[in-house]
Amino acid sequence: MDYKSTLNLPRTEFPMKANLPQKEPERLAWWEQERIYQRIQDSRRGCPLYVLHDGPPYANGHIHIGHGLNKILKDIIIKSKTMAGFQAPYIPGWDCHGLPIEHQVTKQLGPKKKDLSSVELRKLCREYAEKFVQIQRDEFRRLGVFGDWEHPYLTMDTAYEAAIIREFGKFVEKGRVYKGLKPVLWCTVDQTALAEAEVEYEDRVSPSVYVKFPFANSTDILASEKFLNLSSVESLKAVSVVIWTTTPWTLPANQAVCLHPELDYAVLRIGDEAFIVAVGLEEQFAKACGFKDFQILGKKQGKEFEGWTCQPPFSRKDVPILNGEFVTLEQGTGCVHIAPGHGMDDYLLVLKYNKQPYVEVLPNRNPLEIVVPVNDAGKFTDEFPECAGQPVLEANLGIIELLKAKGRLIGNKKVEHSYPHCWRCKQPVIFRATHQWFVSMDKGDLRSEALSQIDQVQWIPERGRDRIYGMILNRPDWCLSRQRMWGTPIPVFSCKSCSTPLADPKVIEHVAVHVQQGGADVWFTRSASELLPPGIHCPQCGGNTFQKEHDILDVWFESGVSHAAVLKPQGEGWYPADLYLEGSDQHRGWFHSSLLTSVTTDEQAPYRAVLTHGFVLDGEGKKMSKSAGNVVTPQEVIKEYGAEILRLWVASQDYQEDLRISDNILKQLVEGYRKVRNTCKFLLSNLYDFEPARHRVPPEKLPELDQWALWRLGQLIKNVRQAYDQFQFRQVVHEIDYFCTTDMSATYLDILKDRLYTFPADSALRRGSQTVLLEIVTGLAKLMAPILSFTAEEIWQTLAATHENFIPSYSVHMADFPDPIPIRNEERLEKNWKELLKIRTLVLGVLEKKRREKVIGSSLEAKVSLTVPQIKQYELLDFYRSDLPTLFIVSQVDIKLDKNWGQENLLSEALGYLFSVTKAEGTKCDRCWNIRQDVGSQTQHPTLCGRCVEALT
RNA sequence: GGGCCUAUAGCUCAGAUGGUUAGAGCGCACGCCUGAUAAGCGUGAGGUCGGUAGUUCAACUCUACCUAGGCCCA
Repeated sequence: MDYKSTLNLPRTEFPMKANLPQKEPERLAWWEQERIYQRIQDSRRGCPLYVLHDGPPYANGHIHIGHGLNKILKDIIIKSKTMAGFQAPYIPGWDCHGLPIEHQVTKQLGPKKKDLSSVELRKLCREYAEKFVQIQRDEFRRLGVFGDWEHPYLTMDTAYEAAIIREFGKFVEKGRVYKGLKPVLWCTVDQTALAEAEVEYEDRVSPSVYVKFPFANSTDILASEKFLNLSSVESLKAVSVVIWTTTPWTLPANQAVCLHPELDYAVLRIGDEAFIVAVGLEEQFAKACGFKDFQILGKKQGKEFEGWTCQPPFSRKDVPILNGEFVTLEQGTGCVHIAPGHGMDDYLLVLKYNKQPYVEVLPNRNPLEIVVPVNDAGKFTDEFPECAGQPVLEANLGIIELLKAKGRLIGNKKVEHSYPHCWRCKQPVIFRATHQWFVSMDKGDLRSEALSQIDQVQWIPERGRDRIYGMILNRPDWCLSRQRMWGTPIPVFSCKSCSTPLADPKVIEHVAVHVQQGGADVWFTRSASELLPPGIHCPQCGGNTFQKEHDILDVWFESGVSHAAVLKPQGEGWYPADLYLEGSDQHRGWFHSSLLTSVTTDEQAPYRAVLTHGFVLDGEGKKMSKSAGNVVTPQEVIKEYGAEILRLWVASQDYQEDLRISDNILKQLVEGYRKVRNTCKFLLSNLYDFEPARHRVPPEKLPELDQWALWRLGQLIKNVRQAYDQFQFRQVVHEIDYFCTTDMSATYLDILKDRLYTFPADSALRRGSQTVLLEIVTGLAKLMAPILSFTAEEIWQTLAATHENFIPSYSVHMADFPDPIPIRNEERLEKNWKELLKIRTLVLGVLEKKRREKVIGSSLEAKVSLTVPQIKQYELLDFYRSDLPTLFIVSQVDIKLDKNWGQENLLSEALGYLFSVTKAEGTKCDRCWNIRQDVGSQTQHPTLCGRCVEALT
């Protein structure tokens, strides 16, 4: 007879194969249709608020794996905080303005751009941004990320733009905004500033000149011990520093000469003159200038020259010698001509020397000027009358002639080098300082206030604190101006008659009201007088006609005020946020700009904690790039494995460092996922006939094995909840993985099979175990839900279909995390079962040995005989005597106490147990497969054991 | 070039304040089972802890340098 049909074999609709790429969209559709995010928020009203403020990604292009990492981490936190009892809303946002979009749009337009008004261009940019907001929104949702996707914040929303204007007004009110000069890349043909991304480097032939800057002091003084310490100077007419440059046209703007502080400089005598050139470049210099011979009079370190003065070729004012680390020995003389109006290094160096303590070095402590004798068209102005009206690049030749005439030129030859060109008109660009708006870091103590607020924030990991601290400490003033169209205008005017800027908080608020109604476009469509409040006069000259500022604000300012534009309007408790979570590059980006704006308006950081993640690298730890062909996209991962696996990947890695992803890594994760899934499937499949209301067994009435399982579940709950609380998601994954594989699959569930399958369906033991199985599967589903959101929901809905009354919450994501069930005599249970399971492991080892010897196949064919020398060991085993065959999954267990056995065998036998395995005595029961001596004792079932016969009747 | 950071089995990770044979899960090999079945169970093999030098009675753990890699800046 076939007894299989009499068994309670597992049954479930829950498939072994997850088929994630196909099934996930269905689950997403259900969540959306049921408005799960909104339901969660509604159900959590009144709970303590937990605000994770979303840093806006740039609305350009499809999402990449780094976006996926960021959003999944946020989602895990939102979901786990929710299940831990908080109301944790999530409002996603996008950064919509800025150069990359404007650049893309302009590129697509081609020559048509010239016919377009700024408002029309802005409209195209807006459409472009909108398109990618939609695309990215769908891609983020596909990852299973919950949030208010219908109401995201966009930095191009009119309300947001008005908030930007108002926050700028607060900077003005605090006196932290000023107008200054800063060099930018400038296209003289298009007459516009360019970003680094908008220039193309191409080879170009430029003149290169060696120019002497004679020291201001007389040769006698220079030769003295205090200066160059030269022994013979009689016939020396002059001593000069020699600079080398490929842009002679910048010499009229010269303000200083820069030497490297650590490099050595040689004093070369050539004829009746001496020249200062870096050691190592003497030969090259002599050759380039046609000197056959030179004599080294002495050497001196660069830092010793600091503060000396020399004479520039085109000014009567002496200029100082400064020190800068950026000087190299690659070319030239190691002495660099400094024109802060025409070079970035030059500019930063001058800013540095204009402040304490360096300003002490400057002649009469006079700050250096940023001089720009060049207009928008790239032509010299009257400030340099010798070449006024000439385009600077063409004026190079004239300048060289002038140098020659002044006796300053010592060498001149053409060089081919890589030079920036405009991406649009392909003409060479120049560096030129223009007027821009800045936030001062030091007027009004912004820097020191920001630094002190850094220590009020929890930085995770802690090194983030040092990183941002160093950046705030050392950063120059914040340049807010961008010479662009696509952004929020700087809401400032200037007097038409005297050019005095009008930066007035009241005026700015007036503009903000306009922007609130019509968006930032109003700045471009309405005239200055329309935008200004009535009755405004220039405070300088009393004039009443003004013009609008042309620049727009740096986009970092826009996203940096999101706490004001997004959090504060939400109401009480939203500001400051509990958490900002972005890549570690944002220490310079969003964390940085948000801190400065928040400190300005509220004297505090906008976040209580900042958590950072690393960057995604390939399987070898290399940066991903198209050219290397090692790019992994979220779209591919979803198509191949499902978003669930990507989520698991995020959770399983140490995201605070850089993360690796590869097909191999993903495949390994799939294995881990299968194990968890199968364990859950097994749990579910043994609950098909279990009705909690009727069959449930209270914990204290459960056998110890089941209590042990509950106790392990309790440990899991405790550890996992703590891990979520500390954002240690990989620990969650490892805890769940270990629990499923070791505690459940290899131990508890393996042991339980006999009981579940062969015992009468309604037997207390079976119902007791089912009680525990249900507890475990619901617990697991909840604990994994923040990470394995799809699978947890699948488990939940499977249970809801069969155990409706037991599953109160509509979605697993609406549930609370479970609490551990208290276990009586926990310590005793833990101690005894730890020992029993240790013995079990040893037994399994011995069984394997016998299996290799072909004594047994299945473990049920075995009888295990255990001999122990100590009475304590014996008592333990004796107490659990009836449980042992079940525990070891063997047919018979024999235990013996042998006090004489021991000493000599103790070393060879593990832990003082002596095992022997023989074939079990009796016949294999056809139904339960145990080997029993009572098989056949009942005539109506000649192939069954007594227990099975009983089960059938 | 500067600041910060990383490097433990094929993979992902554990390894307080330096101290017995460096652990886990997966993968792999071998075996068992065929009533979780493109599943389940067991056993086993894998690491000179990136390299070198040092401090120490003792270093994966401390120091220096080097190599490879990452972020930010120049």
